[in-house]
Amino acid sequence: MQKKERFKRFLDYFTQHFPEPKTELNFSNPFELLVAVILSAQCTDKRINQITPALFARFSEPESLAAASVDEVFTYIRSVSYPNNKAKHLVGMANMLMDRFGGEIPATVDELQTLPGVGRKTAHVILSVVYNEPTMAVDTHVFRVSHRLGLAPLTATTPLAVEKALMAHIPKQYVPKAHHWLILHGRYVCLARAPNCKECALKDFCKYYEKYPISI
DNA sequence: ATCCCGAGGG
DNA sequence: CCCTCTGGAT
Repeated sequence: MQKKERFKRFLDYFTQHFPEPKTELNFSNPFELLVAVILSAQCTDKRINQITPALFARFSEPESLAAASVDEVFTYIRSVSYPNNKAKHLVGMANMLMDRFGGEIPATVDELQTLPGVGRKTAHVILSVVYNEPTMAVDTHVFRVSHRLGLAPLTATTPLAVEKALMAHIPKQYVPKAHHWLILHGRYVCLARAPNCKECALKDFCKYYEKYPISI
């Protein structure tokens, strides 16, 4: 199947069945989303949602987080991955928001990436979710599912290469939704270790299913 | 043993 | 390019 047809099948299916996808991270403003996405590295969204209520109650704005000690922030996030690094990043991020951005969340990739703990993936999530900009954040789910469905070539061995492959074929107005669709598919159907191919509506053109047709 | 919406540093 | 950070679920 041609690559153009693969993208059409993917977009048609999810437009039909999941017309309004959104992140599963709980947040009520851009600052909270930024904190949640920084915390979500190598960690499930469910776990992040378990610890953010208390965290957001204590640090509801960049001001309070910037004034906090790394040790105190650590006590709120000790159960997520890399709590030491993330506590340090969160306090540093809040301080830079206050010092250089007037306490507001910047709206460009370059500015976002200057924040401690914010790389290309996190910056793109903020731009996509908060500002509805056509940026494709490539995380572990997007990376894996794109390869399995043949939306990105196997030669695309880095997140940036996968991002470019996706951006070349997804209409701009679909990019923010396509990001969530790839994540939802990876999280609930196209699992890393034991994909639920029986339930998958896209397996007829999936390269992974073609190679491992007896997988669960 | 492997995976989860990665980032920073060498 | 590599390595490290690191807890909880499966």
